[in-house]
Amino acid sequence: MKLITTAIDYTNGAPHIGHAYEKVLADVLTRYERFAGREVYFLTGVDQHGQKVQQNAEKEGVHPATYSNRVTKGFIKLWDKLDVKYDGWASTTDQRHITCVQAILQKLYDDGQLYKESHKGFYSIRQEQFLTDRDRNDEGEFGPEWGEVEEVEEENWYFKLSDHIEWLRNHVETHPDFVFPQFRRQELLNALERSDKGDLCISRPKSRLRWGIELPFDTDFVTYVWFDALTNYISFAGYQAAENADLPVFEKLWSNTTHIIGKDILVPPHGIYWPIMLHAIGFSDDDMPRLLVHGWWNIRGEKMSKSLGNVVDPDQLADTFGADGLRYYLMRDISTGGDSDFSPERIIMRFNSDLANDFGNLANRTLNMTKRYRGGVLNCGDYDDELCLDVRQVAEQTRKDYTDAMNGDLPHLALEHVWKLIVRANKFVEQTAPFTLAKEESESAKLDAVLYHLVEVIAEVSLLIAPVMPQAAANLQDQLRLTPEQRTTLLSDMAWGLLPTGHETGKPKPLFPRLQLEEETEG
RNA sequence: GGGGCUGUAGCUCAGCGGUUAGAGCAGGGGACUCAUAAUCCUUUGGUCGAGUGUUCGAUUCACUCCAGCCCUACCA
Repeated sequence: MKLITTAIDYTNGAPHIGHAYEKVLADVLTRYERFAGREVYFLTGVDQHGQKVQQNAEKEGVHPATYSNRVTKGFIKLWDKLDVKYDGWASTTDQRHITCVQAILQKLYDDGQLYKESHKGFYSIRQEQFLTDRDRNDEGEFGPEWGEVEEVEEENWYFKLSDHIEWLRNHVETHPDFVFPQFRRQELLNALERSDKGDLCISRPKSRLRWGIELPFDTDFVTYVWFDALTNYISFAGYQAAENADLPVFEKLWSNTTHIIGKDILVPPHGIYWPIMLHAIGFSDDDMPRLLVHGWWNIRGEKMSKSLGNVVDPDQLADTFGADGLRYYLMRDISTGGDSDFSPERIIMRFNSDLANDFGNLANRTLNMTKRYRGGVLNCGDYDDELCLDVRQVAEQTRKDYTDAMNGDLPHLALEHVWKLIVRANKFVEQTAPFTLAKEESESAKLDAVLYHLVEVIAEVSLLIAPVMPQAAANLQDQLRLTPEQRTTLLSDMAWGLLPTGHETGKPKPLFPRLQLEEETEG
């Protein structure tokens, strides 16, 4: 069984398109695994702890739990709207998670991997970190980007990260698949190469941060971010869970795990801290997860940020383009691992050109002609010719190319291949002109064959696109009147001839009504 | 400072030591009419960031530079 996870989102603000991209990617890969006939478990969720949550809550005069629960609802609502269907939901305030985190901390404490030390320095509340002198600007001061900075001296608990660095270096070097894409692995290796990092501070005194998980061996402290957040990947996968915990069986899930994360949290958290944490509590090299690192969506060439005021709201996009329209765009217009540029013009172009014109129209004209000339009834018949043969060959090649691309976590490439088949089918209509054949009684057998090929193609396409566009796929399958068995055909079982002679198709209805270009907004 | 990435048609991007550098979208022309004014055909358009070198030959290799970006660090 495969486990696919996403980063858990920090509940200090509304989700933006970057959050949406990551979850849709995970959802698409999960749906693909099922389509490929493999068992998979999809875990996502939220990180509800932390200082910023506590602060935002204080500003509003509410309990941190109240605040983060409200923000959490926004995330859940969006995933629902975008058809992101997860099997497990991680929430760091969940008691089962807290129990697991504390058990791990206790074990490390018992093993002597944690120690307490005093540290004095300047602390940025906004960034939740101690600052060093190199964080000072040219005037020797801490700039406004750090927010309020205060000098503090406090004791904290540290994890002996340095004991495991050598092991990690070796692991990354000997496991080329540990990080995808390869250039990110290089970055991690570079970071490890000259890394003589100190140990990892894993606590905050309760006097400063109450909103967190208490250290079981020193109750004046809560654990700070890493052990709290990263541990979700195993706590909600059932690691050392109680029998009645209603969690998956860990041993079944963990053997083949992919963490989908953004490039901003590869080094150091997921590339360094997390594998070392797992190693420290006894995970073998074979039980190390794989990291799939995705890039960012820039906005018209600029980084998306609240201060620039260019944050794109996925909820609004879903209103305009539908969940499937947005999912298609997010999967089609970025190559896994890279960055891409978001623009309204671009998504409209993709929607109208690819979805409405190429695909939607092909489905519509095919079903319409089938209905009009044959009452919707298919007949495979005996007729065959070069053009029909070519369409069948392209369909077969498409299945292969699609499979290769998806197995490589490259949905944008898989979609590109599917569209080659769609374009081929549209061309097939022009080449065979079924509307002309329909006028000649003598061409009846050829017309049957042409219509059959077209309907078969869109039926196959409906299966291939389902991981990316589940609603559109189901919608088309309704129009095609596919049986439940046909709809659940596995990728490996797909072959020409999904539809038998006598199959009757339904009424055509546009899948993706064209969007009118918005009027230029005059300044 | 170290490491890496990117720079190819108006836009988004492929590509590759070698005949006339490609795709999609946009623009021009045409065909067709089953269809969501869709589809199909055709066409305009690029000194492949700049320069030097290696080579019979470079967009493709090396080096330098310019521009943009990413990771990471230090002098202190």
